[in-house]
Formats: sequence, C-alpha cells, structure tokens
Amino acid sequence: MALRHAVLAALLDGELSGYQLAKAFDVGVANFWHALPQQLYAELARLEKEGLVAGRRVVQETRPAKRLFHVTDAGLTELQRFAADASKPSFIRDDLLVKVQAADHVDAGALIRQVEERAAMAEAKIDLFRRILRKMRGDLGEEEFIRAGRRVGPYLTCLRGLAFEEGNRDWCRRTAAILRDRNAAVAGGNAAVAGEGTPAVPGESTAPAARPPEVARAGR
Amino acid sequence: MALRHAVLAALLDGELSGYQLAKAFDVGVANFWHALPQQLYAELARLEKEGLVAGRRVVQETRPAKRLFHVTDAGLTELQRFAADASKPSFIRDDLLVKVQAADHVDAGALIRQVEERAAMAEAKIDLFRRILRKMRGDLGEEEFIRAGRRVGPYLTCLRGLAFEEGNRDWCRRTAAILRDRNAAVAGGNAAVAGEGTPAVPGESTAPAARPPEVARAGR
DNA sequence: CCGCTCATGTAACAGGTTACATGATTTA
DNA sequence: TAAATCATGTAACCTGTTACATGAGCGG
Repeated sequence: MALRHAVLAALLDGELSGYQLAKAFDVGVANFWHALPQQLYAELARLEKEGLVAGRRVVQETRPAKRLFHVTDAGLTELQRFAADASKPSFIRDDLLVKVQAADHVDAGALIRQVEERAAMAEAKIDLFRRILRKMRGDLGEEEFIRAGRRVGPYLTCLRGLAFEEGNRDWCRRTAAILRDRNAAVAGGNAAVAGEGTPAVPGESTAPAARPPEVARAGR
Repeated sequence: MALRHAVLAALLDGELSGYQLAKAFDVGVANFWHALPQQLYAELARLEKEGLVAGRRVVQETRPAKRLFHVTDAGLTELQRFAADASKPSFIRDDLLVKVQAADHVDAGALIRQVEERAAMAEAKIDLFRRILRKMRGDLGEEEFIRAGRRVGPYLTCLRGLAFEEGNRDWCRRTAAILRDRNAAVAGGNAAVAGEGTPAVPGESTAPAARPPEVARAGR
C-alpha cells in the first residue's frame, strides 16, 4: 500500500488537485511512482476520509472548479512512519525485456522496431527530466543546489529517473544495433531469403538458428 | 497478461520445473521479470491446460519427483504473436524513491541506512549478473559472443539488469553521501542537537528547514 | 534436532488496469 | 467542427501479494 505514501510525498511540495497529481504520476513524468488518474482520485478520497490530507474547493472563472489537497499533520506523521520501516525491493517488469529474452525465437524486424521506439521514448524523457532539474535548481549550479537548496528530495528522485532513462536509451540503442547485425548476418549467410525485411524466424522444423560456433564475420 | 509470456520466454532455454522457474524469477535474479512461486505454479497450470507448455514427470531417487516443462509449438506461436504487438511502457514503482522524494520531511538517519542497504543489494546483484554473463559467454569474448553466439536474448536482458543495478548502486551511494552531508550541515548549524544520531526532522512548528539560500560550507 | 533446500500447491486479500461516464472550454 | 485540456469519478476485471499447508532429505 505505497500509493498512499507516494501521494503524500507528492503533496509535500504544495497543494495539488487530483488532475494535477494525475499529470505528475503519468507516463511522461512518474519520477518516483506511477499511477492512473482513477487510482489517484480514489486514493485522495480515502486519504481525506482518514484525515491524512485535506482539500479545499477552488472555484475558477473559466475552468471547472477543482479541489486542492494538502498533507495534514496526521498525514506527515504517517509518511514519517512509512519512511522509517524497511523498504521492499523493487523489481523489473517489462514487456520489452520479455520480448528481447525471446529474441532468438521471434521476428527480428518487429522487435528491432520496438526497441528503437523505446530508445526514442527514453530520449524524450531524458529531455523532460533535464528541463525539470534545471527548473528546480534555478540559478544555482547542481553542486550548490544539492548542498544547500531547500528540498533535495524531488531533485534526487528526478536524478534517478534521468539516469534510468539514460541507461534505457543506451541499452536500447546497443540492443537494436546487435539485433540488426545478427539479422543481417543470418540473411547474408542464407543466400538471400525471400520476402521483404528479413523474417529471421526459423520455421518450426529448422533447428534453432544453428549458428556456427566460430564465424569469420559473414556479410560486410 | 505478460507473466505467461515471461514464463514461455524463460522456458525457451530448456526444460524447467516450477521450482527452478521460481528461482529464476526470484529476488536475486529476475533478469527480465519478477514473480513469486505461487504465481508460477498457477501460471504453469493455466499454460498447460491451454496447451502452450507441456510437462513430463521426472522421478528422482533422493529428491521428490518434479515436473519439467517445455514450450509447445502452440506456445512458441503465442510468444511470437506477443512479441509482434506493441509493448506497453514500463514504470518505476519503488518504495525507496517515495521515501527519498520525502527526504526533506523525514528522519534522515533511517533513510540513509536504507539507501546504503539498497546500494549493497545492488552491488550483490551486480556480482551475480557478472557471473551469469561470464557463464553464458563461456570461452568467447563479449564482442564475439554478441556477434556470433547462439541465443543472445538472455545475454541482452542480463546486460540490462546489470546496467540497471549499476545505476542503482551509483545513485544510492551519491544519494547517501548527499543526505549525510546535509544532515551534518543542519546539525552543525543548530549548535549541537541533543540525542544520538541527529534526528533532522524539524518539529511540525519549525518552518521546513529554512536553509540559507547561499551558504559558506558549514562544518568541515 | 533445527533449519535449509527441494517440490508443490490453495485461499483470501490488496492493488492495478480497462472500460465507461460526464461536461465545459480552449486551441487547431 | 474536431480534438485536446481541464476536472472528476464508478464499476468490472485482472494481476500480484500474503498467509497458510504439506512432506521428505540433507548439513551443521
């Protein structure tokens, strides 16, 4: 049940509406946690009922009215309690990695496309995180901000997000290159396979690739 | 519903029992997916009922009998279908990051301990992944294996795991150092706070840290 | 003898995702 | 005029976690 604590942590930087929270926990950002809008509205309702957050209605001229939430004293206490007890380890769970795990038994073209797409997504996130970091530190240099800035928490989680996406991008690029090379090598070795692209999926009967143990770089 | 595909992908490298699968998807490893034993036994049962995997009973002398599962043709087809359609993006969801996000409002000592513990865990995983990679590539150098080895899939996902844990370790170390420095600075500025450790949690009344905007490195 | 590894599950519950619903306003 | 943004939710479903259960052999 860490979503509630993620919400509390997100609200420490000031009042936010459900909608604004939803953006912060969305695909594009999600520095330190991810959740869908529905989860957030539900969680806010629960937190309010338990007195861990409180909301105030703000009527707007041009936009629908919204409710801005902030953490109560009880909420802060709960967050501190949470922070004190042991963290459960976090795990990788990624569709794309499952596909790469099966790379040798699966259509190479489609996989390469997905890995490249992921690299592009990572690149976009990197830009976003860099902008966010610049905004957070303002005039100060990074060293200085980290030493003396108020609230490093969000800065640190954003740094983790940045490093994660850089790792993602680098791995995706390398993986795409490797899969392309191997695919080309197979196609070259097989004396021109028919069909566009180069399927690289051996028929059920063909033994799994049967790649020669040592090979004097076929093709190029 | 990607667990099924993760299981299929894991079984591509040869027959495995539920127990062996469980180890592969466990805390220590989890190259590309994580799951608990119960999930795996349940998923294997479903997959078998649908004909995507098949198991054969192996009686052992000294150990209880086990069932070794392998992917059927139908299973391979399903995996290929899965690999072809779009991957959903993967998200960060980490207790520890939530706590670091709240770092400025929370007991620093406990948090630093947890970050350091995480760094140690990452280090252990790094060693493990390095061993696994060495074993996979055998006599070949990495370059060579990647170009010409049979089955790069597992190697590539393990490389991602390695890079992820390296990123984790580096970030944890840096974060721990930063939090320690800031904690020391606060304690130094406050003319010796009572109690062991240094709480660093400002009372509810004390304004959030009120750290001076520019500071001439307090302490050391 | 205690605890670990091997080996396999069931049941209850908590948490996350997908689909659906509504309605006003601004931008292309 | 169509699409995106602001703003908030409900309901059904799928997935993952926690707790419990069983039993044999091996090592300290």
